[in-house]
Amino acid sequence: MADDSDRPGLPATGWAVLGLLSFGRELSGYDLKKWSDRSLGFFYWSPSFSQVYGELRRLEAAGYASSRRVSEENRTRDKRVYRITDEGMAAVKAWAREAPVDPPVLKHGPMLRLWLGHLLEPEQLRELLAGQRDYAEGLRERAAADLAAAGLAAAAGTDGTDGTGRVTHPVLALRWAERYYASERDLAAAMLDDIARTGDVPSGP
Amino acid sequence: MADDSDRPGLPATGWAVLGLLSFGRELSGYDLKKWSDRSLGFFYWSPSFSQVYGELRRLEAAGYASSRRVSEENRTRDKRVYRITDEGMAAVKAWAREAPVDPPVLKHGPMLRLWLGHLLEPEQLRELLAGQRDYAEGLRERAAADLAAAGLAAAAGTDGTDGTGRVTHPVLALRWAERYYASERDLAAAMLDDIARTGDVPSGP
DNA sequence: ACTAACATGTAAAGCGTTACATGATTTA
DNA sequence: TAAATCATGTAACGCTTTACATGTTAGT
Repeated sequence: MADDSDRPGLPATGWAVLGLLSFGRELSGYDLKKWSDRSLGFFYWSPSFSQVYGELRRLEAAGYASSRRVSEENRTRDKRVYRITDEGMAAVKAWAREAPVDPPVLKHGPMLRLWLGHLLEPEQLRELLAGQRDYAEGLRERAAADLAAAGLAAAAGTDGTDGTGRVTHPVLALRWAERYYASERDLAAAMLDDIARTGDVPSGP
Repeated sequence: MADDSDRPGLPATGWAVLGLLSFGRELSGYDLKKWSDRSLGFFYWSPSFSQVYGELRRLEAAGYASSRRVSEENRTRDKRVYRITDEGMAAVKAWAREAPVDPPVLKHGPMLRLWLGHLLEPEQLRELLAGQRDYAEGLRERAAADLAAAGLAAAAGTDGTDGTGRVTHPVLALRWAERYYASERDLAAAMLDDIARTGDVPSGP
């Protein structure tokens, strides 16, 4: 078994980008960012474009990815596409198996406002919760649509499964996301009920 | 109505610390950090000690808080305690009412690993999800315990309500937290069921 | 022809953590 | 009296975003 103690470490974002590449596709920074928004974005924050480009440069420097310039037909300008290397594959596999899993981190803006509800008018509180409920439902629908698309692709043998009818991990993650955002929606609705039923919460601390 | 456009802005953490002070208590940085861990920590990440101290200095410079050194009895060394100013109260109130609510941000380490499940052994996946389930249940229990404590305090007229039997916003937030972590626990359990029922998910991408 | 979106970056600023330093106080 | 915890910071580092720059392609 190869020693991996001398492999350069990466920030969490670096592993996430390398993880995107670990599915084997050759992609540009721009495409990686867009894919990240639609996949990682459901349960992990999605890095900015500039950070994706930066991480890709770092991955290449570390030998975890290789890049080449491609000139597509009927396009004058080149784009740079990245592919994971064997070394990168070994590194991300070692990371996934051995690095400690950091616990979920939540920065819930709407809940911060609710916690400071004594600074708001009751009506603003209701708007806040209704907004959060609708926001969560919107994300749930997006996850559900992606899940349905993966199901159709599976039936067509195109994507989303490995061709044996079994489901891939990204599809499992989409399932989780649909349930998670359904729960977020219900939690907001429950709080709306709470403040409606118990009457107004006192406005002073 | 006073113009507030010339009030200095703050990072989200600054508003969170000022929000803690907006409940009116005079507190030290150390106590604020501990309180933050037990309240904001459930739905917002809790800043480090050094950042709390830094934010307090900034709040004082902005005129949003004032501090004084207190020498407690049977202690030789002083501690510095902070209290919100009228200007700080006006600022945090204006922020809570007018600043856009930033959407929840999630960095879910366990889900990132699950999404990269093709890099793991099935047994590791199960351990991961079982760990996440237990972690969520632990937080749920803490929220439930704090909620029960607030209920007892309410019965004794000590804390958690405004003395009229109505519930305060921090207590509402605790209720939300208990439900949230119950849901997190159930979501992890559901994923465990999913991978058990559908058989092993393919290990290749 | 113009505008919006695509695509790829660089540079600066600041947020936030980690590690470290220091000394007091409590507990074993 | 030794260790652990309380308490308050400072300094360095690096992650991450924002703003900017630049050119391309597609739609109207």
